[in-house]
Amino acid sequence: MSKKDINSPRFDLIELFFFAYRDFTGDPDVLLDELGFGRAHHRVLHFVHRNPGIRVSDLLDILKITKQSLGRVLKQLVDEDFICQEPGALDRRQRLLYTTEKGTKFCAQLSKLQTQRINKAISLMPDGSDDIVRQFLYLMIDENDRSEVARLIGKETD
Amino acid sequence: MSKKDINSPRFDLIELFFFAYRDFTGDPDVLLDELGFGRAHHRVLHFVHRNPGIRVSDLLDILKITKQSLGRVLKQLVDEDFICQEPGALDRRQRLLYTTEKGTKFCAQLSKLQTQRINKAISLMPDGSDDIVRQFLYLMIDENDRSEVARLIGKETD
DNA sequence: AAAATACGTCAGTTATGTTGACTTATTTCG
DNA sequence: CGAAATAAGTCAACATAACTGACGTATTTT
Repeated sequence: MSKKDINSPRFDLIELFFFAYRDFTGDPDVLLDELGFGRAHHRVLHFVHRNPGIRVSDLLDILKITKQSLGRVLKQLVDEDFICQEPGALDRRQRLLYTTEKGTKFCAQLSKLQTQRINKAISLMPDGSDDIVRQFLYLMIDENDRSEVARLIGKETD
Repeated sequence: MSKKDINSPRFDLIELFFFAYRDFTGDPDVLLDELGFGRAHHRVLHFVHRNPGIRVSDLLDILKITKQSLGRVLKQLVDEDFICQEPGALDRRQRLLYTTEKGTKFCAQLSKLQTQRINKAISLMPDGSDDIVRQFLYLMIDENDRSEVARLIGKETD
C-alpha cells in the first residue's frame, strides 16, 4: 500500500479550508466593525438582500439559529434602517423582510470585497476552474440540504 | 456589456462557501460536544498534532487569537490529558506542546470525518479536481500569509 | 545587573449563540 | 363561531469564545 493511500487524512485541504475561510470572512469584518456590526449582522443582511420579502421563519431555517438570536441582530438592523419589515399581503401575521436602500448599498460593498477576492483567485487559475470549485463546494454541503441551497443560489440577481 | 460582467457579485460562490464550511466544521462538532469541547479546542488540538513541539507563541500566530483565549482551552486540553507540555531543551522558558496518545487518537477521529466528506466530494468530480480545489483555497488566503501556510501544510505526516 | 522574552493569570467586557416560558395578532379548521 | 394552530416578538438566564489591559514569574540576552 502506498504511503498516501485512500485513508490518509487530507490535512492539506482541511487546513487550506480553514485559512481560506478565515480570510474570506475577514474582508467584510473591517467595514462591519465601523458600524458596530458583526458577522451575524452580515449574514442576516446578506440573506435578506438575496431573498427580498423573506419570512422570518424561512430566514431562521437558512441561518439555523434561534428566533432569539436572530431577534437581537435583526432589531439592530431595523433600528438603524438597513432592513425594513412589511406585513404579508396574504397573511398579515408575517413580517416580510427587505433591505432598505442603505442596506442594499452596504450589502453591495461587502459582497464586492468578497467577489474581488474570489475573482483574483480564479483569474490565476485554468479556464473552467470556477465550475470545479462551485461543484466542490456544493458537494461539501450535507446531501439533505443541497437541493435547498441549489434553489437559493439559483436566483437571478438583476 | 453582458448581464454577468466582470463586476457581478459572485453570490453563488459566496453562499456555497458559507454553507460548505458550515457543514464541514459541523461534522466534528458532535464528537467534540460529547467531551464538552468546542471548535476552539479542535483547532488547538489539530495544530498541536500537526506541529509537535510547537511553541505557545507560534500557535498564537497560527490561530490569530490572544494568549488569554488560548490559555483557557489549552488548560482544559492539558487537564484532560489530550495535550502535554515540555520545557524547551534549549530555552526552558518555552512550554513545547505535544498531543498525548489520547489526544492523537481523538484528533485522528476528527480528521477522519472531515476527510471522508472531502473524499466523497472529490470522488464525484473529474480527475485532477483536487489540485484545482487546493489551488483555489490557497489563492483565497491573504497573499502575505500564503508562504507561511504553504510551509505549514507542506509537512509529511507519516 | 538590567532588559527583554516566553508564558501564565486575574478581572472585566463583548458578540453570538443557547433554553424555556410567555404574549400578541392572525389564520385555519372543526 | 369559537378553539386551535401559526407567525412573530419578548423576557430572563446562561454558555462559549473571543477581546482588552494589567500584572507576575521564570529564564535568557545584553
